[in-house]
Amino acid sequence: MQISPAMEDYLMAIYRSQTVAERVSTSQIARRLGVSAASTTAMFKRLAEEALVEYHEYTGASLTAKGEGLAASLVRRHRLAERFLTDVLGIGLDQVDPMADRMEHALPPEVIDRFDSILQEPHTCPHGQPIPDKDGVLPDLHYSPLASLAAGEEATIARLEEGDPELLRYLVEQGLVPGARIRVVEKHPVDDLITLDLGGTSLVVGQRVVAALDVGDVPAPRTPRL
Amino acid sequence: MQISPAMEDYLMAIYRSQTVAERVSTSQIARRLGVSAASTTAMFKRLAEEALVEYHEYTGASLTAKGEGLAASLVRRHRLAERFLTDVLGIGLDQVDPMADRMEHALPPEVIDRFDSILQEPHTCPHGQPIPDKDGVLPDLHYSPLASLAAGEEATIARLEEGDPELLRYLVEQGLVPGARIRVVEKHPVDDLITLDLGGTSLVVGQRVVAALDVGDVPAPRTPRL
DNA sequence: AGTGTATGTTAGTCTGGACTAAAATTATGC
DNA sequence: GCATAATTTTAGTCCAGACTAACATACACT
Ligand SMILES: [Mn+2]
Ligand SMILES: [Mn+2]
Ligand SMILES: [Mn+2]
Ligand SMILES: [Mn+2]
Repeated sequence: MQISPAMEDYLMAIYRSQTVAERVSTSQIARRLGVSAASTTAMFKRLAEEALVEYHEYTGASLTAKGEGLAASLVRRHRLAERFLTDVLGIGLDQVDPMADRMEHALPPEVIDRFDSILQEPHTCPHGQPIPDKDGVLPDLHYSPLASLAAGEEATIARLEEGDPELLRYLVEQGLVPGARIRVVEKHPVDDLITLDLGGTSLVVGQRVVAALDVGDVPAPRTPRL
Repeated sequence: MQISPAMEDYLMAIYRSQTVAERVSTSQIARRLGVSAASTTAMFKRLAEEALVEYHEYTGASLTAKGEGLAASLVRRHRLAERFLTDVLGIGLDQVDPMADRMEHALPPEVIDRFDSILQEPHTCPHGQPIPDKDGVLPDLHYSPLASLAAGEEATIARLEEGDPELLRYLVEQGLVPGARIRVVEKHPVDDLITLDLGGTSLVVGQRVVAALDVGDVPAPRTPRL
């Protein structure tokens, strides 16, 4: 059988929810895709039929080698598309995810390859998520949560959560994007607030924002090569 | 209701088959899309439901103003995508049509606008077909059939038929692409063969190829602006 | 260990978009 | 002008992918 766009979305969702070989539940995927649990059960069966996942009733599904390879290539497509949208077309970080979500199903391999080379084989999407290589191998990025920094420490924002559009818009607005240099001015004992210095301006952020950010070494931005 | 990819394909097919306000038949569209006549009848009804076409049983359908506007914007998407694939990504003329056929349904307006400006508002797709502007207005190109040239005349290839992949591959292979300069060396009285001179090399082409080519003033190629 | 709750599955339904075969209509040729 | 051919529509099916409501299972707490 052919892999449909819907199947692709489920595979990617499983891939992204699955921490090393763990089984993934119906409701997790249903939540992530905004779909009913019943629909997810049905899709788990179809995917199992195609030997893309191993599915056990009531206990969840996990990707087979075949499924994982495919999922990695899909995630690669998605993240390279995002990079292309930001770096070549200049579209905002807060807009590219839903766009890539549709485009990922329609971009032929040749186009993905060209994106990769034009962008000079990037290792992360614009949100800082790793891009699997052609063999599905993820680069290992050594990021740590913003919360782990002590007062006075300086760091570079490396990754941000991309689930919540409103949060994402806020982060972009404030300049809290990968590559931004920050310093922890003060960690408030109450409410887990943190005062940051961001290129001279000071900014107080709360738990929700703190949890959304990772810091670490971010690869130097490369200008697209055409 | 929402416009689905399938509806988009039908609208574009009608747009492209429809010569000024003519009604278009079920079988024409079915043939063009590789679909059964029955499916086309069903889709004509759905499109009529949405006021995108005016449909009269047994006599065919024609686009309404609404449908025509939408179709023009879809054709615009398709052709700009093709231009992008060839001019920016360097993909062959003989490969881009089926790629654009899938991508056209997934490219958001922002991306199309960026393509348009990067490509410097091109007036034709790489095959020489006109690109409607944002208001759906087609540029008027003054092309004529290759067959209309007399022996000795020189011209520039401006448009080629894109229906048949094999033919297209052959044309590209021979260098018979928009922009190519040709001279009619001889028109053979038998079998409608034509001997062409193409940058020094001579080439005999038959009726099928001749019919596939138009000549005329082709806009100077623009290098993508980034 | 038993029981209530959360989670997962089944059953039944819907919609879009395709198909084939049969029926209806229009076009063509004599 | 009428019989036959070609085209179009209808009727009946199928499949993917979604949904809700009802039922089944697993887990967590006493
Ligand atoms: Mn998607
Ligand atoms: Mn991303
Ligand atoms: Mn298409
Ligand atoms: Mn074209």
